[in-house]
Amino acid sequence: MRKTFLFMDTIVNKVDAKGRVSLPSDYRAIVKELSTEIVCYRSLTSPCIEGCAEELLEKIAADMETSLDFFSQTQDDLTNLIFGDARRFSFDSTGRILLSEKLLKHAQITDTAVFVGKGRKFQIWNPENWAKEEKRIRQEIMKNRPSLSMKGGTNR
Amino acid sequence: MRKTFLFMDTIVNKVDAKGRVSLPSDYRAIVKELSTEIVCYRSLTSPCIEGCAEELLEKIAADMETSLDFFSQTQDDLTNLIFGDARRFSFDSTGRILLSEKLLKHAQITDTAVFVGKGRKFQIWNPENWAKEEKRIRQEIMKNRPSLSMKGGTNR
DNA sequence: AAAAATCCCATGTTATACCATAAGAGTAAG
DNA sequence: CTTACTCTTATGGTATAACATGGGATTTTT
Repeated sequence: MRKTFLFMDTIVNKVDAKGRVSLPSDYRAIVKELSTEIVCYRSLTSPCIEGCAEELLEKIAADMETSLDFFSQTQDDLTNLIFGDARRFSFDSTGRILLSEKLLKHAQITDTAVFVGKGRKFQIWNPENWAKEEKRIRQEIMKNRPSLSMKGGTNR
Repeated sequence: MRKTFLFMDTIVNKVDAKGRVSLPSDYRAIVKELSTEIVCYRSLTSPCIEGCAEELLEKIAADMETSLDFFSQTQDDLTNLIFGDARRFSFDSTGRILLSEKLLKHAQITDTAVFVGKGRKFQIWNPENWAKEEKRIRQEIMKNRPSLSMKGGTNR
């Protein structure tokens, strides 16, 4: 029935002493709908955790297979890094995943996690870091607004 | 059968204490017709809520996926901004959606909401703000088309 | 055996589905 | 042209289901 699967919204959830966090229910719905799994890895560019449906990584792998020439060496390396770091995180009957020490440390998350939707992907941030990052992005986007409105042209 | 999907007209509805508003029936018809969902987010440029069919965001996500710019910084920022703020708002059997505190605050809406159609998108305004905005827009148009205003003025 | 991971139950909170009434818009009959 | 009726829509209130989260029990790993 649902044809779309977009990770959206910004949701704040508690992380308990064991490292458990509720995956936002919308995200869980996507996983169920696609009968896939959530995959997480350390972001290559930011102090946050990045996640997506396992499906997406398969798509990327397939793309690399068929169009190696179009990927630069750098992108190839980056992709390797992600695959090397990524792991499945399945949620229990109450909808929680258990984040690993490695990921929590990289994102500096202790007791609160902020889930930020990115369409096909999502990110998990420490609240303070996300507040700063959001501010930075808004300033950055406003600076480059002309090009943004150009991109809005895809709306038609 | 022709599938039209243009958000039009200006409709004023009450917002109750819980933040519930009736989605204009025309809008609901569009959602049903396209079997999609309504997605809302804070306008980047105005103190109002902006909404569209989820389909539209899906298109944007698809564009980004195929752009090969999987690791571009700008794209990263954009997806955070768009999808991080957007959320699905499905309506109940009586046609109401529950607007979030974040959105209501951004648009300064308390007890009344004005829905303004914009084609593929629509906006939700606080009544006073919308009155000002509409006035501003009309003045702007008259400024840029003096000949039009002369014609209308003398003849009627 | 100790530690870690997974599962299961309990609770407060919140969102959503449902019911009921009121208000209009439109239609048909008088 | 007016009145009565029907149907859709808007809105208030309430009940129910879903969710996040704490705590503990059970299983698996090492």
